[in-house]
Amino acid sequence: MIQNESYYRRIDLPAGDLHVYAGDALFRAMGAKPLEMANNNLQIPNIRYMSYTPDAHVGVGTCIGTTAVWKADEGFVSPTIVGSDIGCGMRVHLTNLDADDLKDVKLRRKLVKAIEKRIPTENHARGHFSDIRLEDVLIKGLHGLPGKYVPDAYTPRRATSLTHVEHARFRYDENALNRIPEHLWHRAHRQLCTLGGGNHFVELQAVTLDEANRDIGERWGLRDGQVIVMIHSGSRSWGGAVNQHCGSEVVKTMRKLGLGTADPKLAFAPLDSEAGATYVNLMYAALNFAVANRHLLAFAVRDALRETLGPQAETRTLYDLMHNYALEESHNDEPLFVHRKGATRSLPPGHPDNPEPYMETGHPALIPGSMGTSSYLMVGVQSGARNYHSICHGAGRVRSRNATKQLVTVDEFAASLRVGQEDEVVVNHRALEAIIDESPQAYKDVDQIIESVTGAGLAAVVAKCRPLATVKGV
DNA sequence: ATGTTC
Repeated sequence: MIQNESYYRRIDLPAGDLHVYAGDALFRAMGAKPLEMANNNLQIPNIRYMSYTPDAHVGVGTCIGTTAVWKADEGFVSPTIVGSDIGCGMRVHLTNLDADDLKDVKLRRKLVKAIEKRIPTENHARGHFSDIRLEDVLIKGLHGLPGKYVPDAYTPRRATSLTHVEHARFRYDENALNRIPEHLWHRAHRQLCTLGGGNHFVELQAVTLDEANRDIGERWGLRDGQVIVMIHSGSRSWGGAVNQHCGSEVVKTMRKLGLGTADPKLAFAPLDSEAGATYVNLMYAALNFAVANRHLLAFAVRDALRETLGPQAETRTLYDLMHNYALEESHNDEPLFVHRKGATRSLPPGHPDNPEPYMETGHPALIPGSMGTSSYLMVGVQSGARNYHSICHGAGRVRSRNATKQLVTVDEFAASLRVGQEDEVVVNHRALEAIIDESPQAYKDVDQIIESVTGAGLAAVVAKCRPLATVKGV
């Protein structure tokens, strides 16, 4: 792995240093606003490190693509940095199918219909799981689901279900759950196994292994032409409820301690304050919700695959990895409190925070592309330590939803999905117009983003995954 | 991203 400094720059801002991992073109495209926002974030006390990934772009209070690090024993937590889609992230399952099995466009359409039958995608969608207790899910994550949703073949080695949350170092205090009013509990329960809108998706993809890391890919159970299921979703309305009901306490604590930055929207509190600790606990419940939700979505996809392609279809878990959260991690044996907002953890071989099955290879880092473009499975490398093992979380938006609707025509969107051709990426939407703000023209080129990540020596590509069929919400 | 709307 060659570290090329043309993919990295240190920006000396008045409030402190910002580290940016991006090639020249991507850095220039970011503009001035992200630097101004970084300068506000760097005014939070005791911050030790802040960086942007190459897909960084403006968000509320803090850019999407931010990694922000404190020492654990003098740490601050910021609900604004984490953002409201707490626990948003990716899940990948490996099937025993080949892309050839899905060569027929009609079959891909049938499969998309079968998925939609099980995963509500409309606005205000409702799931229906009277056999699941929300409290169990919030407290125990996947282990709070009834056994029938967690079959053995689905969770290899039984010892682990392979999620990032389970391997976090955090002792969870469930008392904080009482802060969330009852009607929001009901809403969250109804939303189990729903997809949500925006950039969320369920996608079937075909694997191409990268020659340089073929051995790692094969150890993970990947092979060329294999069909995988990639899922992008979050904690639905629960994450927003957590921010809403912790926000005022956090702001009160800031006033009491005389804390603030140039941006009044930027909320933060010491980890050892009551408001800070309550937020961290409720955030953790949201992470549990998000991972259980993605798990249920994957379970529904397995069912749809079996209905469409036969009962022999299998979908074993590769990994579940979120990109909006803050948790304690160890780096060089030092306990740190790391925020990632639209940034993906990518640990190298041997890092102690890897789950046991991935200790020798590093865990898979799951990176979605935009619609119609490829996604990536990456792995961390030792030199990624310079950025606390954070990499990009996707292509990164390049224009707003409204600007995209004005600029892109339905025909252009359809052309980018190769509609009408044999290799059409089948999408559940009859009217592409409803999701035109998700067209690839709204995003940066994910291949360029990945080039910056590998060029800067942060991670390596294990597989490139080409989309076959996509299910989107509204 | 989400839910809400005098």
